[in-house]
This record gives sequence, C-alpha cells and structure tokens, in this order.
Amino acid sequence: MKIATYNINGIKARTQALLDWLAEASPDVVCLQEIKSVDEAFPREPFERLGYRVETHGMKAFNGVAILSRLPLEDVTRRLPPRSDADDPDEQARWIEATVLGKRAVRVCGLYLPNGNPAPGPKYDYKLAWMDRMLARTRTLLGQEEPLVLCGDYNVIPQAEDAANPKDWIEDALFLPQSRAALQRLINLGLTDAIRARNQSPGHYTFWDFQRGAWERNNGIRIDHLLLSPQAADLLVDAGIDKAVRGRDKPSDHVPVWIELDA
DNA sequence: ATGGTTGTGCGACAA
Repeated sequence: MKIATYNINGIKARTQALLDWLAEASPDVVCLQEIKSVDEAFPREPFERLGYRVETHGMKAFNGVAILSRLPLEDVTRRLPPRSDADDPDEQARWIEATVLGKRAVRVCGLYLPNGNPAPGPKYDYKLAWMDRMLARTRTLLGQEEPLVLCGDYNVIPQAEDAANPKDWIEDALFLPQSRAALQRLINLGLTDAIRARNQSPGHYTFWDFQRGAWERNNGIRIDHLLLSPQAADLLVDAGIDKAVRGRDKPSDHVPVWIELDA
C-alpha cells in the first residue's frame, strides 16, 4: 500500500498537476492539504475517473484537507475531537481520518497543522493548543495497537538538519523550541518518522518558498511528515520525496512525500 | 530592514 501526503496549495489551480503526478506515482492513498475549497466545489470527477474515492473536509478559501483512495475506505472522521466537553470544536478544516482496507486495515490521518506565525501571538497559541489536541487524539489511536499513519503538513522543522539555512528560521513558528518540543512529545509516544528512518542524511526537503528564489537556491525545509505507529513501522518497505515535482510549471510550494507499506 | 510570490475569489489574507 503506497500512501502519500501532498500540500497541493489550491486544488482548483492544480487539478491537472495532481492528475499528472497520480498517473506517474500511482499511490493507493493520498492525503491532501490546503485544498482551499468547500466540499461542494472540489473537482471530484477527474479523480473518480482514475478510480479514486474522494473524501473532503474543506472550508472557504483557506485550509482544507482531503483523502483520495483507490482502496475501500471505512469510518471517515472529520475534525480533531475536543479534549473535553469544555473545549471548542475544531473550527478550521485541518484533520481527516479514514481506515483504508488493503491486505491489512490501516488507519490514515491527514493533517494540516497550523502555521502559527507570527510568534508569539494568538496564532502561535492556536498552533500549540492544536498540537496538544493532536497529542491526545494520537494517544487514543495508538491504544488500538493497529497500523496507523499520521501524515500531512506539520508546519514543524524537526531539527536543524531539516533546513538548508536553519538560522533563517530561529524566530519562526515552524522552528521555535516549543514547536519542536511538541512534535517530539508526539514522536515520543512511539511513532517513527518514515523519511528519517529510511534516510539518515541531512538535506532532504519537502517545501521551498515561492519567494526569494528558494527553489533555485535549494533553500528548503522538511515539514511534511509521515509518522508511523509501531505496527505500521513494522510494515515499512520504502519512503521517498518526489522533489522533481517542485521544478514543474506552476507547482505547489510543497512536494509529495510517500511511503510503501506491506499492507 | 525590506520585499519578494502565490491561491482564493474579488478584498484582503494566509502562507
């Protein structure tokens, strides 16, 4: 089972780019972020023609996540559950889960973690609260002791080696110590960072800013991650970053990241 | 220090 995550940065502007990549990469499951579309306006038909089921959780203009799958899906859940009845509902469209029925059943969560800039401020507070909520949800899911994949745009640079110019990010919400500590707490629950597990060397990026010639200078960061439960990590066969997609016409600022599971 | 780019939807705003 090949599972990918791809921040598409506007599905309407990049429907053809996504179709092209699907045809060549042939993933079974794709978690999309920043679809920037309400559910009714998502261009489902071309993906359904390729054999993909389409489950969306969108909102107007911003954010929005989706799962495309050519394997059957069960138990689709939208929104991150509140930690208690006193908690606000998760009002931004940033989380979708489904069980993918392959050779094995795999629970797949597609997430678009808040950017959090500028920090400090209310947006950064929202990011940290969201990460705390994700931590609680992950604890619950890990309790099932089943293959689980948490994938998406985490908007967190895990370590200095995950940025071409780490000094540029010192005061950024993507690299602040609190952001990295919150990601580490999540990983410490027992998750495996698939790209790191398969490739220890630095310099593997998933995002290059549209501005200041970041792509041309390879000034990238690694912020799109696939984190695996122990049961999923046991099934890990391969993982990769489709970097070449960033060099095409009118690309997203992110590229697809994927794993192959024996499932 | 500032400005640089892009998508959505048509004015900002988020990134």
